[in-house]
Amino acid sequence: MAQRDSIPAPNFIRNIIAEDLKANKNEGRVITRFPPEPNGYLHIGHAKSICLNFNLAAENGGTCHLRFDDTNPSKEEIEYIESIKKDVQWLGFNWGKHLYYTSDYFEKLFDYAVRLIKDGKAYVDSLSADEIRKYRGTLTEPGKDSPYRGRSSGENLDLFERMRAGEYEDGAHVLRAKIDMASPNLNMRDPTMYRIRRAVHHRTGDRWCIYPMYDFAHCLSDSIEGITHSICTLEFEDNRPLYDWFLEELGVHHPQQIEFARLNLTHTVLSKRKLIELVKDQHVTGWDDPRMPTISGLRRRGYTPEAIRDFCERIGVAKRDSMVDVALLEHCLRENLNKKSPRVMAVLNPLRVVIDNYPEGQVEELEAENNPEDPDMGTRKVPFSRELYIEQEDFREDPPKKFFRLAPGREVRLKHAYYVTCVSVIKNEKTGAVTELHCTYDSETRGGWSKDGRKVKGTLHWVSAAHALKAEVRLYDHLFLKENPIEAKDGTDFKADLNPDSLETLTRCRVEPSLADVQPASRYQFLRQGYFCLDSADSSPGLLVFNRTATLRDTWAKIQKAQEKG
RNA sequence: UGGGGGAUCGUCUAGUGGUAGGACAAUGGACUCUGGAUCCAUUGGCGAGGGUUCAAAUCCUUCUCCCCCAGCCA
Repeated sequence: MAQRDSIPAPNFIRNIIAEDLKANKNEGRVITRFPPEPNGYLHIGHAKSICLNFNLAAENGGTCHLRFDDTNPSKEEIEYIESIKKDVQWLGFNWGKHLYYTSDYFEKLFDYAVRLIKDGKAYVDSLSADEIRKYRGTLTEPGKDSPYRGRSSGENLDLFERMRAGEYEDGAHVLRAKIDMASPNLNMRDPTMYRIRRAVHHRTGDRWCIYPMYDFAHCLSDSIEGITHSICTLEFEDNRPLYDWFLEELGVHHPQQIEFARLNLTHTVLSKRKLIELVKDQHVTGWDDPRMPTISGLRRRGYTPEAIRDFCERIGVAKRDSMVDVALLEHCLRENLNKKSPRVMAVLNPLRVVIDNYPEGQVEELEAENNPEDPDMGTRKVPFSRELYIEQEDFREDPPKKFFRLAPGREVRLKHAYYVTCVSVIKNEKTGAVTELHCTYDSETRGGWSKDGRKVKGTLHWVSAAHALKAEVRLYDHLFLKENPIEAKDGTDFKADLNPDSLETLTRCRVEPSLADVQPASRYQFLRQGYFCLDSADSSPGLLVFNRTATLRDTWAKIQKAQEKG
C-alpha cells in the first residue's frame, strides 16, 4: 500500500517509456495527450485515460495536452467542451497552456493533404458512399480500385481545391489516400481523408465545408504538437499502420501509438451510445444523475477526485479485455471518505422514543467527536431531550439471534448520550405497526459510559425530536442488476437489466441541527448509515436534500442473509 | 475461410528461465461508544496438449477460447 505513494506499480506502458528514456529516444521528452471528441460527457472510463496520460507525463517531467478532436461538426457542441474541461480540472489535472483543438490545424492539415496529392499518394474519388462500400470488398475478399483512382495529380489538386471552395454538394467527392485496395487490413484500402460536409463548426464557423477524417487528422495533430507517446484504446490497433503511413509518407515527427484496454465496470455501462440512451429515455434524470458513471454524476453523488485517481491507479493498465468489480471503486471511495468525513447523526426512517424518566422540558448539550479517525477535527454539541427519534430498524419487538439493538426490556447505548432501556411499546391498533417506544434512561451513564462497567451490546444513533431538521435523503444503488448488462440473444436490450430500485427517496428523515448550515457538496458520514453529501442541484435552505454516496460495510446485513438461508 | 490483438486466484494486476506476489471480494478471528474503521489469519490461479532445459507463467510447437475491423464516426 505504501508503494502506491512512492514507486508507481509497473505496467507495460510505463515500461515502454522507461526504455525509451533509457535509449534517449525523443531526447528524453515525454509528451502525451488526452484527445476527447466533444460529443458527450466524460465518464469513469475516460478518467482511466486521463490519469494514465497526465500521470505518465508528470512522472517523467513531461507535459500532457488537452486536445479536442473536433473534426466532425455535425456531432459536436460547445456544451461538451465546457463540461470536459471542468471534469478534467475537477479530477485534479492541469493542462497549463496546452489546450488545443484539431480545428486549429485545419489549414496545416489541408497543406499536408495537398502534399500527398502532389506526391501521387492521394486522389479525389467521385464514387458515392454506397459505391465506395461495395468497392471496399469484405473481410475475406480484396477490394477493387475505384475508376477514379488513376486521376492525374493536377486533376486531383484542382478537384480538391474546388471541394474546399464549396463547388460541390455534400458527398459528391472525397479525398482518399492511395494505398492498397487489396490490403488484408481494411483501414489500408484507400481510406477517406476528407469529406464534404456543409455544417457550421463550433469554432471555425462556415470557413470550411470539407473536414478531415480521424485517421488523417489525429496522427498529424499528434505530430504537430510533438507528442511522443500517443496512447489510445485497443480498437485502434488496426488503425496504427495507417497512423504510421501518413507520418512516414509526409516525413514528419512520428509519435508512437500505444493501445491499452478500455475500462469496463460491473453493474453499469460505459458506452457513449448506451449512456445517451439512458438519458434520452429518462431512465436517469440527466448526465449528472448520481447513478451515472459519468464524472459529473460521480461528482454529484459525492465521489472525491482522490478516490477516482486512486481507483485508476489500482486497476492497472494492460491489453486484455477486463471487467473491474465496482466494489473496488467503492472501496477506494470509502477509504478516502472514512479519513476525512465528519460524523453526524441522521435518522432515515424515524421511530419516536419517549424517555419517561427524563425531565420534561430539559435539554442537554452533549459533546460528540467529529471523527474518531482524526481527533484534530474536534467536537460539536448535540442536543438531547425527552423525545427522540431512532431508526425503525434499530428496534425489534421479537429480536432474532445476534440482534444487538433495542427490544422490549433491553438496554442499549444512545451514541454520545445515555444508556436507555425499552419499557413499553405503543402500536397502531389497526395495523399493529410500532408507532412509539417508551424507555427509561440511566442518568449515571451520561456521555455513554457506565461507571459500574456494565456493557451493552448495541449503540444506536438518534436525534432530538424538537431539535432535528427535516431532510430528504436519496438512497442510490447500482443502475443495473446484472454485472454485465448486454443485449441478450432474444433481442431484449441492455435496459431490461435496469435495477428498478436504483433510487429510493426518503422524505421524512431527521438530521441533527448542526447540519443547518451545510455547504453545498460537503460530505458527511451519517453514523452507522453511510456517506452522504448535499445534493448540488435540488437542495435548498428550505429543503435539505442528501445523496447517499456509499453505504458503510454492513455486517448485520450479511448475518441476516445467512440466517435467512438457514 | 482475411487481418489485428488477448488468455495468470471469483475480479483486477505483477512476474521476460530459478520458491507464482499484491489489491479487491469472500471466509474466520481480535478489537471497538459506528455490527463502521483498524489489525491478524485463511481460501484460491499460470486456457489445453506436446517439446527444449537441472529448472518453464516465461523459450519452441500444436490446439482451444475471447475481443476488434467492411462509417464520407472517433
